[in-house]
Amino acid sequence: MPELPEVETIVRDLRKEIVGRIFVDIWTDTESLIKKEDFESFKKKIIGRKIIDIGRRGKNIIIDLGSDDILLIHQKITGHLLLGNWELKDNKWIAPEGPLSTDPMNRFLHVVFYLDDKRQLALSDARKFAKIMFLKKDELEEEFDKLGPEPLEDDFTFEKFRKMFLKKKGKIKQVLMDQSFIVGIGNIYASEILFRSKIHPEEKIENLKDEDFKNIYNAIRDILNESIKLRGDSFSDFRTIYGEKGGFHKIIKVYQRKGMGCVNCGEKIERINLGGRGSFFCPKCQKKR
DNA sequence: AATCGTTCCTGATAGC
DNA sequence: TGCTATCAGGAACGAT
Repeated sequence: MPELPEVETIVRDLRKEIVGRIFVDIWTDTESLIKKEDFESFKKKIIGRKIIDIGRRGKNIIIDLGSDDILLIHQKITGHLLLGNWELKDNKWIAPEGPLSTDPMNRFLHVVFYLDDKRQLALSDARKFAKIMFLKKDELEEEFDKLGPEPLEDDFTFEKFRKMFLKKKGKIKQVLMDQSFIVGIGNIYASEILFRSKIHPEEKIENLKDEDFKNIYNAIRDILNESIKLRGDSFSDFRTIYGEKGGFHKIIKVYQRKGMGCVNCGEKIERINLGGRGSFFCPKCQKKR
């Protein structure tokens, strides 16, 4: 489940590894992962193009091909972008060396970009929810107009954040995960942010005070930054482009800890379903108002 | 207009 | 043992 810290980790690694490389071929067994146009047309637009830069907006990965052309990738839930050196044998992708050689994700490679240095950039995606598309820069900007601010940017100040809440209703966890409100926070970090802020995930925005907004604001920035330092999550099946796990599990407090003791008070962590999402919290530390 | 519910998809897991 | 049913989950889209 790549969220902001995971996508940021992937983008930083990719930028280091593949800027300047040229796409020489593309393989797929699932053409539906390519959006907006058919695979053949997409392939023609990508092959021969050089990677000029790689960036991120929310959980979207932006591969800049120059001349206002963009390759956009969103990994959604089970998508993984992996960099390796596979061989296709009997319809199976085999990674000969490194952490990827034993990775079960090799079974789910559905789109493989061949680079001009003999390596491949692959999308593994068990549930096939990911999306890949070719866009012109103005189309990209149109897509991104719908998105909320980047929580780690310098211009994302507390005052701005507080004002955003004043015109918002609903349950806090769902608001935090709403990408048009703020980008980058998904199911894992929403639970962790609310635990640190000592706020129940079902708390209504209307019941929150400035002090709560401040706690949430600090928790968002601190937790996302801490996770980037640890190279992302490890509790879900996330891995870096090298097939390694991140280290966020070292500081995780509530996510997937149902029935276990709260690290603050020992109370059993509970799990509730909120808008179809599993939400974890401590009933004692995060009391409803 | 904003919020809520449904849908996409398939591997993992539980239950018989 | 092996089958079937259930669940997870980001975000686009339709419904209210």
